[in-house]
Amino acid sequence: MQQRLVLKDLPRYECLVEASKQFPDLQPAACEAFMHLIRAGEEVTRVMNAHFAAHNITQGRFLVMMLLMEKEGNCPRASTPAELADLASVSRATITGLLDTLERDGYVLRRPDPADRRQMSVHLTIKGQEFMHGILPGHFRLITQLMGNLSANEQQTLSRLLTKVSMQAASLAAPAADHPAAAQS
Amino acid sequence: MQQRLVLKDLPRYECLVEASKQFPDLQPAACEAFMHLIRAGEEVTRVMNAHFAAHNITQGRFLVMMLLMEKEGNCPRASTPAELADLASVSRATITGLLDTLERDGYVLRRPDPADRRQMSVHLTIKGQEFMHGILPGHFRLITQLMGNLSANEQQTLSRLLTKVSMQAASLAAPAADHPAAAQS
DNA sequence: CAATTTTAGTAAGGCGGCTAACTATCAGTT
DNA sequence: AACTGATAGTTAGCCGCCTTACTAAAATTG
Repeated sequence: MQQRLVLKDLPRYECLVEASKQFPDLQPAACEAFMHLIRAGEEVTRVMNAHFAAHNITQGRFLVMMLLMEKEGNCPRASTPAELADLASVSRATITGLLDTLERDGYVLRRPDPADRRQMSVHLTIKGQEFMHGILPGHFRLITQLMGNLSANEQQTLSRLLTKVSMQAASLAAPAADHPAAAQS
Repeated sequence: MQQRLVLKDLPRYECLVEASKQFPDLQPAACEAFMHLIRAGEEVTRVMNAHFAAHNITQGRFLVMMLLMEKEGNCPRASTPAELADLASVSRATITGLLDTLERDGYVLRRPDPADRRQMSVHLTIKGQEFMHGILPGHFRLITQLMGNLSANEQQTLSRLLTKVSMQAASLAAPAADHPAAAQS
C-alpha cells in the first residue's frame, strides 16, 4: 500500500524558532500545526490502510465503492466514471484503472449508457454490496477508535479548525486571479 | 504527482447520523472529524505538491534532502539510507529509489562508509544545498499562508488535538499486544 | 575461531497515481 | 445538415511507493 514519507519525530518548537531567524516567513506555531496535520493525516491513513489491506482492498477502490453504494439521505453518490472522478478529486484515467480492477474482481459492473454512448453506468454487484456491508462495521469502529482520544467537544473543535484549513488550502489552490501572491511562487 | 482520492464534498452531519442507525459503532462527531482530517491533510498536501512541482521536485525527495541538510539545533538529521528510512517512516528500498534519482540529478552524493562497508554515507552536494536554500523561503511562506486562516491560539489548539490523534493512531498501529481489539479486525 | 544471526542496501516486479493523447459521442453554432 | 467544440472514457508510458528476495558485511553466539 502506498505510503508517503512522513517525519517520525517532528522537530521541536525550539528548532522552528531557530529556523525562523533564517526564514522570516516561517511562523513557528503555523509550521508546527502544519507538520502535525501532515503527520496525523498520514498516520491515520496508514491505520486505515492496514484495515483495507486486511480486506484485500485499497483506499482508492474503497472510496469508489463507497461512492457507488446506495445510501440513505443526500450523501455523495456517483454512477459514472466522470462523476466518480469529480467527487474523488482525481483524473478520469485514475478512475478507469480503479474500475478495471474492481470489475476484474467482480465488485462492479460497467454498462454503456444507451441515452449517451459516451458514458458508462457503473454499479456495485451483489458481491460488491456484500463486501461493503462486511467491511463497514469495522471501518467505522476503527474511525471511532482513532478519534477516541478526543472528547466530543474536541472532535467538533478539530472539525471546525480543519474546515478553516481546507478553505484556505482550496483558495490557495484556486487560479492565480484569486491569489496573486500564490502566483508569484 | 501522486494524489489520493479524497471526497470533494464531505457528507453532511445528517448523513452520518442516518448511517449511525445502521452502524452502531459509527459516532457522527468522530467520523466527521476523521473525514475533515483526511481531507484537510490531502488538500494541504496537494498545495505543497504544486509548489514542489514548480521546483521539479517531489515531496519525498524534498523530505530526504531536508533530513540531509545541516540545520541549527537538535533537528531531525540523517546521513545514511537506513537512518533516512527510519526517520521518514518508509522502507529502505524506497530510500534507495529516491537517492537514485537525487544522485542522478546531482543533488546528493553517496559514498561507502570505510568503517562499515554495509553502509553508505549520504550528503547534499553544493547543488543540493543551493536548491534547498532556493526553495525553503517559498516553502515556509506557503505553510504560513496555509495555516493563516487560524489564529495563533487556534494553531496551538490544532497542534494539541492532532498530537492526541497521532498518539492514538500510533497505539492502534502498534503490535496486537497493546490493543487486542485492534487485532480482532 | 567458526557458525549463525542481524543489518544495510539494492534489484525486480507489481500497483496506483499522473499526464498526454487518442477515439467516439454529444451539444452547439452557423 | 455540416462543422466545430466539448465531453467521456481509455490507452500508453512514467513515477514513486510497496514487498520480496538477494548479496555483502558486521555483530553475536557458542
